[in-house]
Amino acid sequence: MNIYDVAKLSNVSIATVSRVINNKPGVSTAARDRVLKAIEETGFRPNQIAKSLTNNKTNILGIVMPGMNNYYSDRIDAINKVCKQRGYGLMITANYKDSNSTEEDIANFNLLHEKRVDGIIYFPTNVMQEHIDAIKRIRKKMPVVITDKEIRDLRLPCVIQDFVSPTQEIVDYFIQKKHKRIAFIKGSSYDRSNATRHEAYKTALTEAGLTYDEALVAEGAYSVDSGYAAMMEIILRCEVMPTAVFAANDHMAIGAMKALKEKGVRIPMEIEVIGYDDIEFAKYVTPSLSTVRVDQYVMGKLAATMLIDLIEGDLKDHHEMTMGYELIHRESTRKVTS
Amino acid sequence: MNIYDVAKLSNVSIATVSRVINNKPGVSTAARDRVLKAIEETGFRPNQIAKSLTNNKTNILGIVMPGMNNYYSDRIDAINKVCKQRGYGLMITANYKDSNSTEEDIANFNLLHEKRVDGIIYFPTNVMQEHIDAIKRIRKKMPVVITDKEIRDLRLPCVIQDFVSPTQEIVDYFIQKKHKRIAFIKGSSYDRSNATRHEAYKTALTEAGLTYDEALVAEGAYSVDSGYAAMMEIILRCEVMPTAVFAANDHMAIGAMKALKEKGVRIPMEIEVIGYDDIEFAKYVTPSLSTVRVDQYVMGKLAATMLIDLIEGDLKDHHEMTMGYELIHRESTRKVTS
DNA sequence: TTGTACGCGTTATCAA
DNA sequence: TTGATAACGCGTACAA
Repeated sequence: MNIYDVAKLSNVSIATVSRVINNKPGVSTAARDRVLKAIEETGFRPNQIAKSLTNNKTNILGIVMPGMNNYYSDRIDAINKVCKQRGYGLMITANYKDSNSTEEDIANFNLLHEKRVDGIIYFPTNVMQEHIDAIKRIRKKMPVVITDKEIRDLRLPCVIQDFVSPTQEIVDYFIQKKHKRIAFIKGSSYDRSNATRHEAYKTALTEAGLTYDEALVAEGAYSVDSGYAAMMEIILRCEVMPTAVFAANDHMAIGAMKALKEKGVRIPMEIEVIGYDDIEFAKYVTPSLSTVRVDQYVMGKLAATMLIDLIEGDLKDHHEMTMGYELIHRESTRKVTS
Repeated sequence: MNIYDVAKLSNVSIATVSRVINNKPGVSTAARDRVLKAIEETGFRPNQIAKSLTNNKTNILGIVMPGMNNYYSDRIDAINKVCKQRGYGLMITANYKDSNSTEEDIANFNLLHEKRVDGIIYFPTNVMQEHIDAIKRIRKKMPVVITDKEIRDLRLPCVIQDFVSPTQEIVDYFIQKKHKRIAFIKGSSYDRSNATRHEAYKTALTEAGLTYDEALVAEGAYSVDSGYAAMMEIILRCEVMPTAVFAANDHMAIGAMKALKEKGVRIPMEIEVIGYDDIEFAKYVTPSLSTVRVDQYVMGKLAATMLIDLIEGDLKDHHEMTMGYELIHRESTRKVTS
């Protein structure tokens, strides 16, 4: 069923059918009615593939991400909604063997290029030179917007998170509460945002006159269990227990709290705990978890909007946005409200 | 940059370039090398839009779902992975105003039809006559696979959940533990799977000689807060407290536990609680939550595999699969291990 | 107001 | 082993 069939059925030419489909003027009411009737009867739907070929526009946005999981679902939801509102479809690509495989990421960029999407949103984790080369190639063809963190040497339009300020604010908060031994459970080392937070943690300590102690730092893998293990590691390693912990995500913070509970350490009386992300369950665990909230929905919305604006030429210049954040105090800290 | 440019650069015809791109025989080594070199140098990527137009195949799967959230992320992840492995792209469509809007669902079906995806996976919630009509129309063009629950009158290939057996098993478990007052927190009434579970609950009670008491049933909206409210409703309504609760999802079960804790009711000593879904945090709440696990990842994998098999003609007949389930006992029940 | 014919970038058929 | 050409379904000048 194509435009020719509809034309035949309604005794007009394909040009007229095209005009009706696209609501263009210059069609008599009689002809328009006949065409609409034929479309209705046959269930004809214009072939966007053919349309894309002539227009050189697909009205599809692409996403390159490491893998679909709870952390990203709000962001995807937002992107999806913006797409729908503005008449775009959404193609998602994620890795299937190793969420951190450079090779698969490149294949995903290539796939989206071949599908001739109008633009790409990239969620980077561990950025290698190959990524940079691929993006340099593809951005000649279409706009690429990046989220979370920028890539140096590559001035991409982006919606990034500020990983330094929240870390600073947390450490400063702990210091102001007279804590001397502040532990840090960091995330996987291949993810640059962890190096950033690690640095910020060091700097904040040093600036406050405290010495950085490696015994107070352990690496987890973002899971509850790895947070539990990291906390245990720190506990066993230290002769003097830490009195504050900052974990790079809520999962690990929750795992750490479990370890602390098992060791009989009371939260927040003997140790204060702060996580990161404000996942849904942060407020339902016991004690409820203090954490840093960066609105993933807003980030997705901004990124998608920026990309579509870029595509449609509404946005000429280079744009960088930095997401705000909120330090949320719940029961795992004992904030003194002044 | 298209096949003509590459042909010109390598002094061959477009037919030869096409043969090289598609690894077809009948090309001299010399010609092949020249073409590959030109492709390398120019960064040429074949235009899949044009390819789709001639082949009448896009190699894209479509998903129609109410909205992206944590509940669906594992399923999407699995579908995505199967797509990648088998050389398909994935287009996701979800609603943007109201996750339960029939109108938006129909628009999504139409969008995917226009994009000429090769097949669709549909996650139904509240199925209306309009959905049925739309599916009837679209399945003439491409295979449609449905998940979660079947639609009567529409023998679609599907990967469904068995909502009756787990409900029965749970009620039977409670009855075997001599519970007389078994509460049920059901989900939103527009979702048919709740009616199914409600019926199964009634039946199981009746068959065991217990009378169905409406005071023990409340409706929530799948959120923790709504579960809390529903539990409170039941508590306030009942002169004799229930001694067992079954909630239609883990969020509501966790909310219910919070309400019970506040009222000083001890879990599981004074009341046993069972949820549904086995969300990530079921095992981390206190007490850890007993629940029913239906593997969303497997469901996604099966649905995607079924759809691609259907598309590629590997699967001729009508297929229905029913997902298995597992009743997981944790601390919110006191199972007697025999 | 209507229709014809070309172009979009591929694949496939057929001839050379 | 090659290449010329029709077809895929649409939009759009341009002509009528």
